[in-house]
Amino acid sequence: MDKKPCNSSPQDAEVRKGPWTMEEDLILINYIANHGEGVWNSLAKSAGLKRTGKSCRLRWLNYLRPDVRRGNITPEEQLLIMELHAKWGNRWSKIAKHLPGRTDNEIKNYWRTRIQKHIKQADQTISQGQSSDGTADQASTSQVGSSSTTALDAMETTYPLCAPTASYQATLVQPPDHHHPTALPPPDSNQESYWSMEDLWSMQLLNGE
DNA sequence: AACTGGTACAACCGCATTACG
DNA sequence: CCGTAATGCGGTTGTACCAGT
Repeated sequence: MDKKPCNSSPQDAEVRKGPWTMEEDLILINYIANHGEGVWNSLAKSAGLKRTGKSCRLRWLNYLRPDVRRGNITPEEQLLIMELHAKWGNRWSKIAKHLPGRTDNEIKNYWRTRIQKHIKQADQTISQGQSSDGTADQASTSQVGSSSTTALDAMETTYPLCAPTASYQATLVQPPDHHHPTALPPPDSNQESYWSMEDLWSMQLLNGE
């Protein structure tokens, strides 16, 4: 399972992976604050990060950027996501462009963990209703295929957008923000990657650009 | 009080596309 | 025009936390 080193140069054999530490975050924030975004590979090297440019880019775009809004997707955003997804399918980055401050990764995760669950439930409801003549499969199949409109339609049938079921609404209106970095208490020493963005940015400012 | 299952999120991987020499 | 490198995108996986038993 060894991945081939895509940015292969024998010397960067030691490339860090896994969760980012506060220190790495600070370095990246600091560097971009001073030099701006650039070629990510060289940025990673210049900043002294033992990360791939790809990893740096992802971390910056999905987490460190100052304009990233995190947690608490509002019902309005939820509706928008569903509308746009019905229109464009899994074009997460395209959808994200219409939700300022939201990242494609966040929207994708949100869709998969919360909305898709309800689609499945809707599918099950339908297949139960239609007994077993095989048509029930079409919703899920078509979702994987060209577009997810059918599945969404099914979902809207079972969970109408304007009148969500109580449990569905609860999910939407009160997204659990447990263990969300921005909502976390001060980090303990073991969890150095859990710092709020406010902390990081104020530290960055203190470090003095 | 301990264990198990489910949920949510962050990060990685591979592929496709675009830009550049 | 071709080859290579960089970037962007979508899918998937790993991990932490919470709730229920």
